[in-house]
Amino acid sequence: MTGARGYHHGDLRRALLAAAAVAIEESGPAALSLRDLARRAGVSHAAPAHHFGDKPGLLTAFAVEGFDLLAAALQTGDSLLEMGVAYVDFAVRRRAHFEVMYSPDLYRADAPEVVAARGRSRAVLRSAVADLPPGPGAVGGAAGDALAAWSIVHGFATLWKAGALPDEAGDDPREAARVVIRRLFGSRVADVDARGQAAPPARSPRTPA
Amino acid sequence: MTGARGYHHGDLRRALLAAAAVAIEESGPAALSLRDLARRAGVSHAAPAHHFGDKPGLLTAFAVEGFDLLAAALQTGDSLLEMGVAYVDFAVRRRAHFEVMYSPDLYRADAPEVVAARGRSRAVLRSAVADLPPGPGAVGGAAGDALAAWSIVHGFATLWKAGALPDEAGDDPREAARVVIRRLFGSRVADVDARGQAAPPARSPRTPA
DNA sequence: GAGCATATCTTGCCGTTGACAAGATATGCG
DNA sequence: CGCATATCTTGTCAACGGCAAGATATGCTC
Repeated sequence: MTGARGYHHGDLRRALLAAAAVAIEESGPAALSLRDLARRAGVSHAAPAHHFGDKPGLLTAFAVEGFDLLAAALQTGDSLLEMGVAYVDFAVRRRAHFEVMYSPDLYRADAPEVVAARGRSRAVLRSAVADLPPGPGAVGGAAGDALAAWSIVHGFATLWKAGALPDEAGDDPREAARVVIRRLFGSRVADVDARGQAAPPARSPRTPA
Repeated sequence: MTGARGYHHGDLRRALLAAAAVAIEESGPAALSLRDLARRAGVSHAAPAHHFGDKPGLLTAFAVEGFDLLAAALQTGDSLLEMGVAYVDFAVRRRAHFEVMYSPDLYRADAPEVVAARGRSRAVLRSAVADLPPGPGAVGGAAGDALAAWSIVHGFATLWKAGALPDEAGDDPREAARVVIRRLFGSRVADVDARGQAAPPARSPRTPA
C-alpha cells in the first residue's frame, strides 16, 4: 500500500499529512511550505495541489485529522479528570495538530468535515461531564460544566505551550493540569481513578472550614 | 509629530504597527506581508526593515505592544471577576494583538522586551488574585489560584474566538465569561463589584450540601 | 552656519513560495 | 485491447522576505 514509488506515489495524501506534522513541529505552521512537503515526500512541487487544492485545503485536512486524534485520545481517559489530563497531554505531544486546529485563519474552519470532526471530539467531553455528580449552585448546569472544563483545560494547555506560565508551574504538564482541574471541580472529580473509586464528597477537604 | 511626509515619514514605526493591527484583523497573522504594511504606510517595500529588522522583529514589537495594552486593560477591572471579563474582552476586541501574543513561533517570544511586558501583565493578574479570600483546601495556594484563573479565562477567550464553542454559550462573551469565572471561584469572587461589597463566603450556596 | 556622521528611506536584485496551465504517465473499466 | 480518468511532472508567473547599494534628511560638532 505504501511504497511502489514509480510515477505514482501510492499513498501521497497520507505521506503529505505526515510530513506536515513533522515540518510544523520543526518550524511552526506559519513556516509551512507546500513545496517543502513535496520534497519530503519525494514528489514534484505541484503534486500536493491535486490532493488538497491549496494550502488552506491541506491544513483543513490536517485539522480534521487532529480533531479525530483528539477524540480518540480523550476516550482513553475514563474520568473527567483524566480526560482533562489527556487533553493537555494531546496539546503537548501533538503540537502540530493542536496548533493548526486552533488557528482558524490558517484553514477553512467552517468546512463541513471540520465541523463534524470538532463535534465528535466535543461529544466525548460532554459524555464525561454528564457522569459528574451535579454541582452545588451550578449556574449553567451540565453545559456550563462542560464549557468551564473545556476552557480551563484548553487555556492551561495553550499557556503551557506558549511558555507563558511562570516557573512555579513545574515541568510536568500532566501533574500541573491535574491540580488546575481539581481546583475547578473540587471533590466532584477528585481521586476517582487514582483509587479506582470516588472519594465521598462530604468528607472532602474542599468543604470550607 | 505625525505628518511631514517628505522623504522621511516622521512616525513610521508607529504607523507600521497600526497598519499591522488592521491587516491582521482583516486576514490573520499568517497572511501578514511587510510589503503590504509598507504600501499602507505609503513607503517603499524596504522601509520596514530599518525599524524592525525582519518580519519576526515587527511581530515581536507588536506582541510587546499587546502585552502592555493587556496590562492596561486588566487594570480597569477592580475585582478578579471583572479582570477576567476584561481579559476576554481584550481577546475579542483586540484580536490582532491577542493572536500574535499567543503565537510564539511568529515572533521572538524570549526577547527581553517580551519577557518584561508579559511579566507586567502577569503582575496585574497576580495582584487581583492576592486580594481573594483564601480558598478552602487550596492545593497550590495563591499561585495555583492565579494559574487556574488565567487558564480558564484564556481558554474561554481562545475557544470563543476560534468559534469552537457550541451555540449555547450565547453571543455576549462578557456575560458568558462571568458565568465561567464564577464556576471556578464560586462565592470567593461573586458579586463583589455588583454590590460594591463581597458576599460572605460562609453563607455561600457553593458549600456542599 | 559649514561640514560630517548618522538615521531614515529608496531602488534594484535574488531565491523561494503559492498558484495555475499544459502535458506525461499510470490505473481502472468497458 | 482501448479509452476515460486519476495522478504526477514540467514550466511559468506574480508576490514575498531579505539583502546590498545608493539617496536624502537630521543632528551634532566646531
